[in-house]
Amino acid sequence: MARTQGSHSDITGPRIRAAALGLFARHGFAAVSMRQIAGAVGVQAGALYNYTPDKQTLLYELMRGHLNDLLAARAAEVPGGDPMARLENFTRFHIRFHIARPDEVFIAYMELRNLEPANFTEIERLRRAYEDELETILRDGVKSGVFAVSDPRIVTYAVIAMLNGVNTWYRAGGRLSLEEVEALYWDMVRKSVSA
Amino acid sequence: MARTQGSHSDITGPRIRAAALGLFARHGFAAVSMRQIAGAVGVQAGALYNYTPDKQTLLYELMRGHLNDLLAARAAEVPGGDPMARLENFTRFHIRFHIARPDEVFIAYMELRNLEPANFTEIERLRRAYEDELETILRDGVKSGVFAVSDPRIVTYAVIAMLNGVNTWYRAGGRLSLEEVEALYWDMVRKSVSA
DNA sequence: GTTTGATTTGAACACTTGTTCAGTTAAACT
DNA sequence: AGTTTAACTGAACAAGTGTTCAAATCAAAC
Repeated sequence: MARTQGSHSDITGPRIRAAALGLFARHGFAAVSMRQIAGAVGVQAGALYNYTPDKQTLLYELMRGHLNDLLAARAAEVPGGDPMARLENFTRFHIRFHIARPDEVFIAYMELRNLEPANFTEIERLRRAYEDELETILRDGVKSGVFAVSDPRIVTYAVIAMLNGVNTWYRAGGRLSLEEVEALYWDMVRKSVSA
Repeated sequence: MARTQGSHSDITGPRIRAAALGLFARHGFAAVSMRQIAGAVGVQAGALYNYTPDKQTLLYELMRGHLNDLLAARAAEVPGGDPMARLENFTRFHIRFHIARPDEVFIAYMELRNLEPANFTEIERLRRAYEDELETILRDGVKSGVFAVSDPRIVTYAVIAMLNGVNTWYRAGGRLSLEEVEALYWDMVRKSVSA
């Protein structure tokens, strides 16, 4: 067995994923060719197939990786306290996490239609698991009377849609700091669900 | 001059736009070929070029048409009254208009990156004009003290993102009626910007 | 210094892409 | 009936598509 340490594959693999991520986010999955990805890495198109069975799987793995990162990071937060504190924690976590990964977030929402059915189902399952965290917080808050939310599922969609919107305008080094953005959105979220 | 009345072009033109709209929304601009569009209409690919100079313009005209419809429909509302009434009018109008045109809305947001720079600029100009209507309402409400909004521009983005989210889950004939959806979102919007 | 096998090349495969255009068709006019 | 011309066909074009694979390359292990 040769070439197990310092092998190029340790470097080429991540570089391929990084190049694919950037290109998919900028031009869209269908508009990017395997040769473009290879060109960005500095390799011939054929070499990509040492790292992915096909183009579709390359996309799927990027999306799955992102959602697994999201769920893992969320699980590491273990927020306790009353529903209001948990909602604030969720809101700030969501903004912080998503602002730091604009390309991944963009792809995970825009390229769903390019997944084959089996892959689509799995990605939706992961996203649903994340949404359920927020829905649970809202339901707990309704139970304890601190939230006035007529339809927790729909409000979950509405809150997440609002928070995701931050990625359409936020640019690092812009007018607002991350803390100001968090505070601004938390103010809106808090008021919109409060009794 | 022959064939001016009952000409096929009166029928084929709209059918091409309708087919392209549906296919672009379902599979994405880059993933749809001119031959697929032609097949859906029942003509050969060459015939499409009697109605559009190229594929890019076909997309651009769909987006421009949608945003012009949006601005025209909005202008026809002429809402008077205090900022709170105008905000409710805007919210309900936005939901009603967007729920009725899921394909157009989807394309107008998802396919921006497939526009060449000149076309992109024009589409952004139209969208900006629409967003400005909401921003003006918010600023007026802040002035009169009925709204507590620290950053009207960002809150405009947040509200529109939340409202657009309705298209990701709403299906005609579903659990909630249009009136219930309008009421639910209006409740959230009102609370989120209120003083 | 040689062997070994992971890694990459480069050409090839069959097929699809957007677009053009000479030629055909048929409806509307005189 | 004959003419005009908008509308469409069908083939062609050059370029690009995802994917495969024998052959070449090259760094680590011996």
